[in-house]
Order: sequence, then structure tokens, then C-alpha cells
Amino acid sequence: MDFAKIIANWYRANKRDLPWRETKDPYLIWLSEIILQQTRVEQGLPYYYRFAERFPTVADLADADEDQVMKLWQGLGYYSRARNMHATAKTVYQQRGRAFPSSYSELIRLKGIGEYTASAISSFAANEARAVVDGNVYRLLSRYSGAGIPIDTTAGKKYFSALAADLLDKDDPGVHNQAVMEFGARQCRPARPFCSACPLASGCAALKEGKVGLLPVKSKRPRTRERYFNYLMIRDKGQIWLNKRGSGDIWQSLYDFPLVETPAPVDEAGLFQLEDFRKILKDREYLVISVSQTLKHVLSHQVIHARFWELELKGYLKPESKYITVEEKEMEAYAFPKLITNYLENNL
DNA sequence: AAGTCGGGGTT
DNA sequence: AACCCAGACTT
Repeated sequence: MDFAKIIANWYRANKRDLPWRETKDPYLIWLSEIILQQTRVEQGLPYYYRFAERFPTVADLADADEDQVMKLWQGLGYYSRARNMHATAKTVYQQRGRAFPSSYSELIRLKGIGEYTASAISSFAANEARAVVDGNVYRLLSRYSGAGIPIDTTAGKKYFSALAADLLDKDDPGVHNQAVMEFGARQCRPARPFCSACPLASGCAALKEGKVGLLPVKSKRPRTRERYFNYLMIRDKGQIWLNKRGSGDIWQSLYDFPLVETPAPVDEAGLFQLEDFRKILKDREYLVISVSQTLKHVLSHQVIHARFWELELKGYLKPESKYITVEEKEMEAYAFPKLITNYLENNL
């Protein structure tokens, strides 16, 4: 029995019931695929339900405000996915109305859709014969073939894409693609894969050569950098100052507070002398309401050490135009990074 | 080709 | 602490 047949049989017996497997609507499939990029199914599932309910068609998503989209995405990370998703909804709705594309050649041109996602949508929605290669498939194929070529290099991507295309079941590419990913995720999982009860065991090169635990090979990722954030929660008669984060840094399009970043931790006396701090407060007097402990927040390439300084203004001060002021009760309408919501949950 | 972009689960 | 996740984009 060949690879595709074995995978198909395994999938019939082991598949999970997932909502995006019950539709052929390319829009809903696209929604699920964007949400699932670099994200575990269990983590993405509640977000999929929220987006599918709140934005049932591409027109609904295209009509939404960016703040609404970001708010619904809040907490999921990699926020460029949400911004690109929103942009693509507008593009599609403008150019094609409600008919979301389902062909690879059209999909690949859209923002936020790369080779994996275009293959996934076109195979699931239109049964186009495009083989998906996600993290699960890389692992499965690397082990099955025994190939130790690094999966995060151009050569590796080329090699495994060709292998996946070769193994693709062209009679049923959509189900085949679902099956290989599910197999990689659950049977051929990263740690402690179920090799002793694996239907592919007899043909698995890594198992034969005793190197399952060594595959797949990934070249090393760069170290993270440390950053020190001093967040100013500036209150002025029930209003609080917010900052919308721009391009060139983390958390673009989310909101936080006026920020003084320093190259090293600073104490109270040190912070209040900094030019960046005084520029925000001008000469206005303020009361220091509270100073938090240092919170550590870990991202993929950064570790952020954050302190929150709650200040109450004595008398009115018009903030710089880059900041907005909102009633504290209205803050829930804005999307914040996890670091901020964690602090607010524990301190308000 | 290398760097960047989150947050959470697992080992 | 290191690795990984239904990757894509920028430089």
C-alpha cells in the first residue's frame, strides 16, 4: 500500500471534527487558514467561531473598521495577519463582490496568502491539485524520507515541496492535504511520536535509521533582545491617554499607553528626568498613584521588561496629537497587546 | 538569505 | 529554557 492510501485510511479513522472542514465556502476556509498560521488548532478555534459569526461574508469583513477587526483578533498574536486579512477582504469585495476566489493563481496574489495558504484554500474549496507543506508536513516528510536537509532554507523548501507534490493524491487533493497535516500533527507529532503504532512504520526511513528524534532539521534561530518599557498610565479626570502603535515595531495597529523605552531598567528618579518622559508630561504637575513591579513578557524575538506608572494629572494638559484620550470605561473597545491586558486584569 | 512578527502549549 | 505551532512579509 502506498503513502497516500495509508494516510487516507488513517485519516478516516482519526480525523477531528473541525468547523472549517464542513464548508466549501472559500471565504470561511480562508478565514480559518489565516487564523491558523503559526497557531495551534485549539488556540485558533475560538477565534474562528468569533470571526465567522461576526463577519459571515467577505462583505461584512470589508465593511468593518480596523479597530473592530483588531479587537476581535486581540490576544492571538502576529497582528499583521489581521491587518492583511482586512486589506484582502476590501480588495476582494471591491473587485469581485461576494465571490471569494478559490483558484491558486488568484489567491497567491492576495495579501497574507503565501504558497501554503493558497494551496490549502484552492485544494479544500476547489479540489485543485496543490500539495500543502506546513510545519506538520515538513516534519512528516523529513522523517518518512529520512532527509536531513534543513526545512527553513530555500533548498529545503524546494526539496520538500517537490516531495509533497509527488506524494499528493491527485484524485482527492483536498482530503489528502487535510490528512497529511492531521497525521503530522497527531501521529507524527514533534515529541514522542507514535512510531510503534504507525501505519507508515515499515516505509519510514527515520525509524529504520533510528533518527526520528533528530528530524526535521532546522537552522538556528537568532537570539532575542531585551527591552525595557515604562508605560505611563496618565489619567485626567476619568480620561486616560492611549497610543496607537505604528509601523516598524511590534504590535502595529494595537493600542498601548504613552511609552518611555530605556536601554536598561530605571527607577522613579531616573525616569522622571528623562527627556522622553518630560516631553510627554511637559511642565504639568502630576501625582504618582502607583508603580508596578517589573512584568516580563516573552515574544519570539524579544523579551520585554515592563513597568506601569500610574499618574494623575493636576489640571488639564492637552496631549501631543499622537495620543488620544478616552473615558476609562471605553477602553474595552480598543485592542491591546497581551502584556497590557495582563496588567489591567490584575490591577484594576 | 536572514530578520521580524505573538502568544501559548509541551518537554 | 528550548522548541513548536495549518507562515508571510520585509530588507
